[in-house]
Amino acid sequence: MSLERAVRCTRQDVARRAEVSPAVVSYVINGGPRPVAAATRARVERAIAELGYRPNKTASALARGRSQQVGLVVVDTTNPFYAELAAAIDHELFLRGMTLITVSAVHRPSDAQATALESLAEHDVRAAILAADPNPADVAYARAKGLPLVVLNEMAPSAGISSAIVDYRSATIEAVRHLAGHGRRRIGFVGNFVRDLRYPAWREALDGAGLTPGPAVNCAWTIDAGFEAGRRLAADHRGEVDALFVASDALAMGCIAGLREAGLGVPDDIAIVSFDGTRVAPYVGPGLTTMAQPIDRIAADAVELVLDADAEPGTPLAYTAQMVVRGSCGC
Amino acid sequence: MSLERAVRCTRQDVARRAEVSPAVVSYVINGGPRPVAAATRARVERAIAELGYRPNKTASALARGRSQQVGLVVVDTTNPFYAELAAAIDHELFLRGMTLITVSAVHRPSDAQATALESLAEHDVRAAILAADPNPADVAYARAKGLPLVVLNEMAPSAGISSAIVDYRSATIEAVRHLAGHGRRRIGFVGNFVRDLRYPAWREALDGAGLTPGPAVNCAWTIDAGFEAGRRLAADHRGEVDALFVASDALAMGCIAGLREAGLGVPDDIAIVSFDGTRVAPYVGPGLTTMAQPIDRIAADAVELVLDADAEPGTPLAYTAQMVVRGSCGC
DNA sequence: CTGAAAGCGCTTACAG
DNA sequence: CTGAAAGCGCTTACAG
Repeated sequence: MSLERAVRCTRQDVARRAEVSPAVVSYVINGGPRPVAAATRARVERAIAELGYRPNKTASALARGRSQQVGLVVVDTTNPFYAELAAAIDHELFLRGMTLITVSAVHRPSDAQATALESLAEHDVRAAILAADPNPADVAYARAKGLPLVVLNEMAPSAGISSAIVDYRSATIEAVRHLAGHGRRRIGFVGNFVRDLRYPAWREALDGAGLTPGPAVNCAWTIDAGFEAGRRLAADHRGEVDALFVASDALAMGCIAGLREAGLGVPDDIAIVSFDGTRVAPYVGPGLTTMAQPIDRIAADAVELVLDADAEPGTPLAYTAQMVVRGSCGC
Repeated sequence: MSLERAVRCTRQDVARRAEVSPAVVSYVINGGPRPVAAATRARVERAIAELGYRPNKTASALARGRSQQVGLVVVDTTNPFYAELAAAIDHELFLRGMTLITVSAVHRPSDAQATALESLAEHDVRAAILAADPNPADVAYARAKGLPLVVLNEMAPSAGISSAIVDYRSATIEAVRHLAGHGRRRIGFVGNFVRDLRYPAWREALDGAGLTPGPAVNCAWTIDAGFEAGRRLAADHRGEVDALFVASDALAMGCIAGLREAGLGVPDDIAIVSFDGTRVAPYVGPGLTTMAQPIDRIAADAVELVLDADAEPGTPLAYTAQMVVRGSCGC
């Protein structure tokens, strides 16, 4: 448990044992930039194995000017969607020998001096993925520093920034139509009104179906907020709503509990289609019918995009959500 | 988006602007190890502010021999308990100006060459927290390298390793007694039989209450496994079980869904007390009655312990779980 | 194909 | 109180 500098096995040790220069050890490890004779390489590899040598990433990062780490900025790792997204990104990076360093956007606002990206930049991250409302300062910072950045599931803040996003509009329309197809006529909305295409899309779908909008609740993205929304709907709009489009699985989880507390059942009294397709969805209420995001594909593409040196930020990558039908919609 | 070495503002730039040597800049930033005259300090601070200078953590880590990062090894960040624990640890570290780097224990086994801790050590992490079954190789490695390590909620693998753990035994006994107090007589178990004190404690509590053990299902720690357990209990033991002690909130979430699919209601047919006290517990089924772990305190203590240079691994820190009563127990 | 050497941006004894 | 200099463990042009 001592904090003295640990005795570590360095490249020097390997070099000595293999009777080569330290440079050659690097050449072998990195497969370049200079060629190495097969016999020499074998000696080096043996020395590495015998010593259990593992190159120090800090030193490597300093020499290279960038690390093997990719930064991820998330709003709330506790939300199942973000937890699964982060896990998927972590796995993609792992496959490439890189590691993920996650910073929560939550306790950042209080830290006036450091935006999330700046704090990642201090670590020489090679790239950053933003799964949170893009702070303009962050975006400007990334551009100024030449830090590859991709924004996930948020409106692309400005030209010149890569982004990947699910087609919220068409997914929402499909969800609302599905509820209407079940004969529901008072279809409400639970989610966030601000800068989220799902809210206008919900209205658009109702217009298209010739239905008057049911009650809508504007709320934060937490389970607790969903619960409050459910309770409020039951209290203020009982009888005026027979279905809900709920903008996330987490919200739906809270909402169903809030409705139930008020004596309203899902799907009988109120049918629900939610959004995300997380792994908890099958176990929420009667099973959530949900518009599933292709989380693994988004993660893979984001990693690929952000690691590709030549990627020029172009049109946002677009994904289609897939409806997964379970009990909550009344099917 | 270019990958050229970004032009960055270094300590040199600050030194030039403040007309001091680079060393003095370090003295100011680190508050030592040499004193700096007030006037000089002021000049340096102004230069730092004007340039927006932020010290490079990679270089600092290399020079110091350790970084400002603490590593966390977790089984499954997707499990709400671990997600909340990781978030709490992250927050504690943030308060100390440090960052968290999480590695998943899940995709490690396939990587024969690198245990989770070794991969963290490559990053010069200052310390590591293990919220996963401690791999003996990892533990030996930490000891050999002098890497401060604390193991959370697992049996302390051996002397010389710090650990913090909830008192599983007494919490389980309290949970089982609570169910018995509701008149339940066939109290089953869902969880893991191996190396988990909750399983023997469940039996012990039943013995103490003069009850025959109900059916027990040995399963993994996932929601899916909980679902399967619920389904199996309903299929194989219907009528032989009127209550369950379920070893985690996530398991309970799956289990309740599995029981419901088979037509069994909670708490009427089967009362449940689970474990963890996560933020989803209020919204699972009729609300989970759960033995809540003091997640924030565990996180704070773990961080403190692992960062304290003088901490000698002693008796494991012990915590008491607190029963939070909701609907699932039939109260 | 191999190696001596400069450099990445810091920390910190050591000498003034 | 301040600074010149060595060193952390790597990468990589450059010269052989």
